[in-house]
Amino acid sequence: MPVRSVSTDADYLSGLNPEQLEAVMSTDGPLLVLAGAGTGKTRVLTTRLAHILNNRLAYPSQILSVTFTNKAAREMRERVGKTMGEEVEGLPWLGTFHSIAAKILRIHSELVNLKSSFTILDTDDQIRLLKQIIKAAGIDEKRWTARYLAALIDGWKNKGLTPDKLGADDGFAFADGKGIELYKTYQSRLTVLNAVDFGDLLLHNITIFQKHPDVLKRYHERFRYLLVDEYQDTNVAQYLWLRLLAQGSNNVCCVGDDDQSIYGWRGAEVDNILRFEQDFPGAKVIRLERNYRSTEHILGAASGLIAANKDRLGKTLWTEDAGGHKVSVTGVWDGPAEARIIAGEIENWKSKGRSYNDVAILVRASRQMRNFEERFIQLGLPYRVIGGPRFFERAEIRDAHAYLRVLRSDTDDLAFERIVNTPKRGIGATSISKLQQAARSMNVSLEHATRTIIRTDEIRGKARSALRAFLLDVDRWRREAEDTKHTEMAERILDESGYTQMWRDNKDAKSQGRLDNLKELIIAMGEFDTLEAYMEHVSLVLDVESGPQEDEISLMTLHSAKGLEFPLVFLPGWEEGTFPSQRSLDESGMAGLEEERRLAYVGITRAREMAKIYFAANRQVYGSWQSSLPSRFVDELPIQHVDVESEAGQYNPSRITDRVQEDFGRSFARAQDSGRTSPGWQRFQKNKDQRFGRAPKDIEGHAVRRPAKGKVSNYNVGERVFHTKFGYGAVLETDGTKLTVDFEKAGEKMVLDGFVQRASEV
DNA sequence: GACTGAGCCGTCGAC
DNA sequence: CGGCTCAGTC
Repeated sequence: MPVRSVSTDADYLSGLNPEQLEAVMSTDGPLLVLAGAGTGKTRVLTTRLAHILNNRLAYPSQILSVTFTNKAAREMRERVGKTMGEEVEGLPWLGTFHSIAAKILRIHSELVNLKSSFTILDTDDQIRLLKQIIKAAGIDEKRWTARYLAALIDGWKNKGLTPDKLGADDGFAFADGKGIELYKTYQSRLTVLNAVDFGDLLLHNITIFQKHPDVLKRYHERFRYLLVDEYQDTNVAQYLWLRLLAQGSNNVCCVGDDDQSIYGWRGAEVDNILRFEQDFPGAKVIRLERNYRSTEHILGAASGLIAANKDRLGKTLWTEDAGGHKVSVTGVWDGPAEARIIAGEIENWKSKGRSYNDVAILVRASRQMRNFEERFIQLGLPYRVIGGPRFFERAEIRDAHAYLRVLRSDTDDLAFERIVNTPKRGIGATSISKLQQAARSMNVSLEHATRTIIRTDEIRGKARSALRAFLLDVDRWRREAEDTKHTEMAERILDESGYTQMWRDNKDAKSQGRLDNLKELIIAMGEFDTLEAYMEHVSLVLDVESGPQEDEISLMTLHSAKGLEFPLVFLPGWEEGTFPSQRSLDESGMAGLEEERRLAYVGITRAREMAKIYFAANRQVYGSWQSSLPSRFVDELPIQHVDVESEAGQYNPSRITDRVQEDFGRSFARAQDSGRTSPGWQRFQKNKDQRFGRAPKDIEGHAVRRPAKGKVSNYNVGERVFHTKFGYGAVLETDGTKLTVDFEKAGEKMVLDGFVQRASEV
């Protein structure tokens, strides 16, 4: 291998701080880089890669670098290219855990009885398959749902457990002991379908490595350096996979932050990072603690909060950016008031010449977004929602893919079943279950069984002729596909199958969007030369680029905010039950609470200049109003970094809002001892029983709307009012705090009473 | 086989 | 509240 005259003064190394430099230069042996929020983690990772390449310590093909998301992999690829001056010839083993595992599995698939063309099933396929298995086993599908079994199986796979490794007890988690049997059945169905689920990608790799040392040896020889990003998010299977591969060179570098581990619910084990030094003997640990992102107050508030966690390695972030704004905490009356106040803050920010792109609102649960969206639409503020259902998970895209899968393979039962009656062709559940029964007894695929069965009288009438016509279409498409471009073929199939027509006929507001998505799909396909190439990537690698950058407020969950930063960050909904989420606490107890706290830490540390926290005294949960208490996390913020703002007067003159703030202020002043004894915590303990039950019912069983304040408008029908955006108008109707107003210029609009004034008082 | 309404239940969501 | 599933009806 190459010469080892390692340069320490190359351009790309300049500007690194001592710890970063050490992390880049420590190429030999196991290394854990504990990179706090905003400490230049990505820079270290990419510089380290560039350093290894630049000094010819390894060829690009000898470096394994794994990330969790495609986005992270893409960014790393780009940034290494930039650091190296664009001359890096691809890094073939840079990718997500899953895409690299898939690549390895395609090479050795025969060792686990798969063909290298295996299909990767997503969660939806997985659940549909499990539903069939549960039904076939004669288990009550309502008591034992496919969803629950899928979660169990995923959990086992995340822990690296194949069915034979499970203890007898494990099976009792499902249908009185049938869990393991069902898991086995599921795995053998997958083999028959020549398919794997996401968990299998890693698990099959592990099996192959463990049973075939010769194969593992090949990878040991290949990978001289291993790099892992976001190590705190790895699950046991990923850890095992990594450890097997690292046994070769032992040059494994993991970068992560135990304080930002927020994916426990999908199998991440913080323990992996906490245990690194034991797992990789002789490991070096480097802490990156100098923060380049946030001001002193933001860091102070975040650090103070996270200090309440026990299970952590411990870091002390510092910055040279002294002073700045304190983190603000504001009590508001309810969700709509929170949205109103935050929207006002944003307008104010914008009016000072700053941009909407600088602003993010980070919520715990996506349902909290609604108040904000309503308010933004009302005010005409531009915003984008980040996250949410992803392009390739949408029903119309999955349907289109199912057509393509059928085109490609006559044994893809799940795809066949999905589209055989979509759009409706008159083939109902009865016919489909007949086909399944036939397929099982003949031991052939659904499509084959269908071809046989339509020649019998098992299925008659409309269903039979529809099936026959459908198969003729499929045959024709397959013939045409041989000499037709794949994008054109896709368009033709969607058209001739009646699929696009189905959405055109649909009057739902979303159907136009679905048609647009189908057009985007064709464009995405066009980026690949063949259907095969496209399908290969579709389940793992493809994600849609966000559209052109406009000046918009970002609205997202705390989870999707990890890794991002914004000058101004709003953190609404800091209330017990909402955040920390009651469900996390119920399901995972203290570990759940600590993960919630890390989520809070992630939230605050997204802010560069200002972080603004809000809690509401009343919140509508599943339709009924509940009163709520400030989150214990509010009490845990160190007071010297916090401002309790008294903004009420500026917005919606409400004595109650003032009172909420006073009350909060008092609690806050006394709250600097441990979280468990703080007034907020105690009030919560005292009241939680009544708070988390369902809304009380009156005698007739109607939910009692607990009017938190007399939520009745102060305005009367006919009264003349003024609105800052819409001008003057007359009240047509009142509904609680909502007013329907006929504005003289803007026409009829629904507005909140807090946003209008009496015309006589203007 | 397809449509309609009652009942249920609810985080976060990469690959 | 609202989206989804399932049972009952045409």
